[in-house]
Amino acid sequence: MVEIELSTEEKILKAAEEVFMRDGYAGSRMQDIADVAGINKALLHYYFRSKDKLFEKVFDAKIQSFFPQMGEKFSQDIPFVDKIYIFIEGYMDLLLKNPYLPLFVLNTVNNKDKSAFIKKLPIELSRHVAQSYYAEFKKGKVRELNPAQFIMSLMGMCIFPFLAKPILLDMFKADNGTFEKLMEERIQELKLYVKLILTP
Amino acid sequence: MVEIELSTEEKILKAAEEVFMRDGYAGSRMQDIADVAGINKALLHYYFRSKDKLFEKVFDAKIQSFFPQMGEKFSQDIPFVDKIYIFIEGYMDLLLKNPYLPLFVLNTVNNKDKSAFIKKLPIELSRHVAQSYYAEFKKGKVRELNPAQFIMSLMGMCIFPFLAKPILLDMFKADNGTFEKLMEERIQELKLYVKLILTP
DNA sequence: TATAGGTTTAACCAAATGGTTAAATACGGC
DNA sequence: GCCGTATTTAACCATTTGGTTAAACCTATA
Repeated sequence: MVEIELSTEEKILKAAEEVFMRDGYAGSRMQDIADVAGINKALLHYYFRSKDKLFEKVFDAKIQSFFPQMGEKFSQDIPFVDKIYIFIEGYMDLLLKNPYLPLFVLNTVNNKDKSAFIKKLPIELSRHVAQSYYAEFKKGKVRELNPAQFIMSLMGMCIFPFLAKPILLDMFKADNGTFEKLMEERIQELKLYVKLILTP
Repeated sequence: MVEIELSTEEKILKAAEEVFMRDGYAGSRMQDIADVAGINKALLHYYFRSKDKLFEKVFDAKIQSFFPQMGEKFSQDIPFVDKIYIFIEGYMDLLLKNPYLPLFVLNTVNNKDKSAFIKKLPIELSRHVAQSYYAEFKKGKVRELNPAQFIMSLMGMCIFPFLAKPILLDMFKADNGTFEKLMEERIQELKLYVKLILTP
């Protein structure tokens, strides 16, 4: 493992991500971020002007690193069920690498001062899914259902365990390793559920 | 509509609930709560000593008003699928009356200073579900699956739209009324999914 | 090596925030 | 009506917090 010295700007973004994810916007302190980054607090303002601006940069970076990877997978010409399988696998893998992202995004979107951030989310993804569904439904390959409801269910099933992680760790007296194993198993279980729901 | 004058203590709890739910613990201000309650800020400390104590009282009250209603329904002697139907109906109805509760609870449980609050949650409910499932599985009445995974899925499907409500309102250009109708429809859709998943 | 420009720091500041206090007010029992 | 107790208030306090500033410190380059 080679230690590469990050630039000050990168150190700040990395630290800010860690602190904002853990403590939320209101709960985060600029001094905390500076401490985690190992730099002087004034540098935060030198590079990013304000807490708000820094938060937005962190949010944008996280969104960019997360969602684009999902979109492209959906344009392939394969059966709808297989697209959903690929979605589940890809999404769960991304979540395993970013377990705190769901709460972070949902909090931002529910924050009265940050509702404009909703526009940064890739809502067109769900339209792709719906289109994809109808094309296949016309051919009688999938059961009749409301695709909007289906997408909500799919996302809820994927995301929920990550939101409730502290509860689950307590319930199962589990550690991070056990949790990850549970999520790996979950991929197969969700694929089964989806098959049962979609098969006409 | 008769206007009943609440006691100061009740006014505080009502206001605190509103503000904590909307702004989260760290984002809430004691002065805000006092303003919403229409009283002097010192009264918050007179009745509840500190922000932490007030928050805990609000949390306890919310939990008490929410979960006990779910538990009792599960002890009846009816088929497992029907128990789940009742759960979905009851849970979704409660969520419609408390749309911000899920984010509130999940944030509390993920808050580094409030992890002890996990113990206040009724984790035994999920054990009831699991027991109930196995009793029925032995009789060959339900498909083989992991009940823990199933419960996570069920809760995720119910809760997710409420967490993502601002996103959905934006996506569908909808208002609160439309959202409620969508959730009423959702009850039927989820019952269908559950039937498809559980039927052997 | 002098110097100009970007970078880093300690010290500082004003506003906000949770919490306290002492005085004022309301109120029930005599 | 008087008095003791509980309630309410305005003013206050110490600390925390986001943000600023002026000086120190590189570092490249002419």
